[in-house]
Amino acid sequence: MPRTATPDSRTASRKLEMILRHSARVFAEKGYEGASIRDISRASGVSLSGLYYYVESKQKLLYLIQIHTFNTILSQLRRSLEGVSDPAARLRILVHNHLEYFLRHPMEMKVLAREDDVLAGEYRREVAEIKRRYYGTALEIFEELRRAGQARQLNPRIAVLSLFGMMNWIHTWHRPQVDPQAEALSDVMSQMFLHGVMNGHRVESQKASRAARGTLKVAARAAG
Amino acid sequence: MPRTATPDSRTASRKLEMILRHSARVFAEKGYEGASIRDISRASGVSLSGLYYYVESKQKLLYLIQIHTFNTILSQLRRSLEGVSDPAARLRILVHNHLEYFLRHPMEMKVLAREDDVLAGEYRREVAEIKRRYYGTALEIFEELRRAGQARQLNPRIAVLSLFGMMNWIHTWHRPQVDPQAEALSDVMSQMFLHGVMNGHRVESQKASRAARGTLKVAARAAG
DNA sequence: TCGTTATTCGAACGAACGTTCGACTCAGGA
DNA sequence: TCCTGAGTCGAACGTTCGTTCGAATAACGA
Repeated sequence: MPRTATPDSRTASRKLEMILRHSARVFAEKGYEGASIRDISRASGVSLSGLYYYVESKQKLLYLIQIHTFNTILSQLRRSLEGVSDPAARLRILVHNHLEYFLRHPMEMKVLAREDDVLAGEYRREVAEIKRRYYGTALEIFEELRRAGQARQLNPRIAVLSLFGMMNWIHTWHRPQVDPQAEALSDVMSQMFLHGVMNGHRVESQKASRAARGTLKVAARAAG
Repeated sequence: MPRTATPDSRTASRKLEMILRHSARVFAEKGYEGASIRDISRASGVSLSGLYYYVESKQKLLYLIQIHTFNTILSQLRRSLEGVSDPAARLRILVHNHLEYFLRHPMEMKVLAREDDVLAGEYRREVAEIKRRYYGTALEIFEELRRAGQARQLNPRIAVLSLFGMMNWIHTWHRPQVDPQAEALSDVMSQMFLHGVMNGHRVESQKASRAARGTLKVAARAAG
């Protein structure tokens, strides 16, 4: 029995982490299917067969990246939510937590957002389960907002998934040198979600605008 | 010189359209890289080599799907916007047009949203160009909102890209049998974008909530 | 020093990939 | 009747894929 707690297991898991980092980058750049194990071998400096000493398959590589990312983001969120009870503040914490992690680990998040339905079997089930827990946390916060009488009677599922849409779409456009960082970005998105982009002026009602659309269609049909 | 305008070209382009439909479905299900020409051959009922009579490469298949989808959605939008001047109404039309097309052609839209950076060279440039025009139209509408004194001083780029995020993320969660259709969905999203989810109550300010977050982090550090 | 275990890799496996080629069918004009 | 050109396809091309295997090396307690 070794005195120190397996000195090798530390360096071994360090190397695994290194492999996962490079894998995430390659998956982000070329997509899961578009990336080959040979690409990952080249990027990480580990030989083709050497990779299989640490990870048993390409699927498991993706699984490990996804599970680790979700676990980290979810446990960080729970820690940040402790002791905060105001629903709006909790919502802002969720957005900030998500975007902060997003911009700090853009490769992992891109892989999370893009390779959603690649995994199969048990891997797929496990990732789906933790994702469901994350979604559930957001849903609870929205319901708290509602219970506090602050949210409109919107379909909660749509509201929450739209918020995730705003946040996750970032990977398609955010350029670190040009666009705001996590702090400013989460302020804007929280504000958009809570208050919208209007500044309080009254605007034409939905019904009137839909009527206009209908009229237009009739006119178009008549003209065509 | 044939009397009728090339009677065969009609049936030939019909078959090409059929191939594109099946290709979009296969690409949506397995991803561009994950889908093989053999998958498309099987799905469309056209032999492997027969496909190359109509389309010269797999990349061109993706290019044709993307260009056609963008062209259709953009020209429909311009037609729907004609004669409407109220900025909020124009915004709602954009959202409605996008979601209506989205839910009517979910496969094509999924391919558009997912396979964003697969194309290369001239194909890539052409798709990027028309996408930029579509984005520009949305940006103009937002600026009109602002000029009309109705929009907050938000970063327009972030506001508009967040809106696209809300809309495009739909392909990851929408189930036609369970979730609202385009009409209700675009009402909710337009409303969320314009007014947010709050119903007018005042809530804790951003600054206060950020201070709370900071305090929490200090407390966590002290405890850990 | 030896034996054992952890680590690494070159070489190869069979399968699947995108694409090409030549041959075939068949309808329509000369 | 023959010829042409559009349409179709089976078979094969060379390449790359994920994965395996056995040998080589390094590390270290006995």
